[in-house]
Amino acid sequence: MANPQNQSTEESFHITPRAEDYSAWYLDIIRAAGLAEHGPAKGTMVIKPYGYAIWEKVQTVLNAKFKESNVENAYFPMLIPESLLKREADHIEGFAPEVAVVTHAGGKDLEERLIIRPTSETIMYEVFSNWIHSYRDLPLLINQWANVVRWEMRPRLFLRTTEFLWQEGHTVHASEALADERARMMLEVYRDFAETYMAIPVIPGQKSDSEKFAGALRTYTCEAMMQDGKALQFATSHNLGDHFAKAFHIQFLDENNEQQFGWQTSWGLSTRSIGGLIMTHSDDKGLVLPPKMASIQAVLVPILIGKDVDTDVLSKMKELDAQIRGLSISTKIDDRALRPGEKFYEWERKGVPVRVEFGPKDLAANHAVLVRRDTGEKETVTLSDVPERIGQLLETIQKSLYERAVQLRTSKTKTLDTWDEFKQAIEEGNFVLGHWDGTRETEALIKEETGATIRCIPFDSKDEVGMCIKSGKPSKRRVIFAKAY
RNA sequence: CGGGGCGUAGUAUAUCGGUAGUAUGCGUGUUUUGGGAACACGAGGGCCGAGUUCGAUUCUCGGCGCCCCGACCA
Repeated sequence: MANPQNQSTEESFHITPRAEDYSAWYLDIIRAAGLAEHGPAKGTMVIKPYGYAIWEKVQTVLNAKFKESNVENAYFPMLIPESLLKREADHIEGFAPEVAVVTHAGGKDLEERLIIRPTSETIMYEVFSNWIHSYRDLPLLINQWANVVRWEMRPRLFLRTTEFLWQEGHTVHASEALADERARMMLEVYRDFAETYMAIPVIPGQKSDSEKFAGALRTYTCEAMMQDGKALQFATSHNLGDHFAKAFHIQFLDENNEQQFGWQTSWGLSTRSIGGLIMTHSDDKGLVLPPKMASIQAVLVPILIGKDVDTDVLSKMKELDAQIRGLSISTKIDDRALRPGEKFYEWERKGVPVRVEFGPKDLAANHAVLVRRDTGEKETVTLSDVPERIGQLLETIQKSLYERAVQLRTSKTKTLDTWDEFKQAIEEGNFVLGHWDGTRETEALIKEETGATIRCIPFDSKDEVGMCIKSGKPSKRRVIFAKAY
């Protein structure tokens, strides 16, 4: 029998139950599925092949969406001269505490220190200023896939590591209205990606001033709820106004031959989204992947008995596999010399949406057994119907995971008007729709007393006269409060 | 950076001031295989430094490292 205390290897069978210790549960899922582990340097993360396959899916989907909206990929250097980072006052103030600096290289101290990018606004905009001369050069729409380094105190795999992977898009426009339109457009790309592909429902909205990006005019965000009721910022899109354009002299001649500053946006989605994926769908048996994010959508497990019939089972299974692949479903045949039960548990830990079991009995009866990862439901299906049925199941699972997440969020979202109820609801892990007087001071006070922050001012929040849940002052609409990752 | 905890095999743990044991994982072989197989054999261990002691993995001190809770954060 397995030792239930052996929790730390991919081979381990024991996952801490969610309800018992959410944080330990989350890390167990990552280890058990073989997604990632800590690197040798403190706070770093090694993304293992199975985890990286999820990131590759993210890249594929987002690249297609970027292309649709005329965004091109490029790459800028990782090392930023310190002077560049200091150009925009709010920006440096926001990032100074968490940047890593190269002071020594080539055997001597550097004349100018180099910052390892915490984000690329400064270095990209320095270059953009040379690229842009005329309104005809606009809009400039650039994305890069990169690693960035932010020296965070408390690392957690995927959610917060000193180095992480992301895409960061940066655009320049001829007017503030056009920039704002682009920032909103890219937020919509993220919303659709979250909900359609990752099956994570999100609330799009605007950040309060104290939560917005360092140097931004406005920050838009997609906020998701995890199974413990805490919020995760899934992706953000910033309207940078002309703050950086002024600092980096991004100017162009307009139709009237007059110099104008550019209006900019930046927007990003990081490997943190994979943390969100894990926390949204997984259960006490392991990872649960939505079919659209699964690198293996169906795993075929042959039941082998060490006799001649094995050859027939395997060859029939290969036939079946080819038919399934014919429907653009990604598969894997697991014909390792392990007992079937061990394989079943392993693919459950890895979150593969559908499992196909096929052995001598099925061969004789001309059927196969299909098992759903999300519900555990088994069904026996005639061989010729299997590929199509898997396709249906994948669609059903994708939809069902999303709906389940929406239901959880609905049940853990409270519309409240009294401070006592508010405190209790936050403590119990809920989103609270409450009135806010719009001041930084009240926001800080609420955070101090409850740990909750304003996650966003939802775009669909209706105008509604009310009183601030904390200060009692007038408020025009409700905002979302929650504790956050 | 504040508060707490812990350093024994890949992992998880036990014992003991005097050959460091167990489980699991790993390797080889045989028998197995429809929900975590069994047996046999094998490889593998005390974070670093100083002190106390005849003798330290154990006791003391220092260092280093890790984990948890806060603040920070995509």
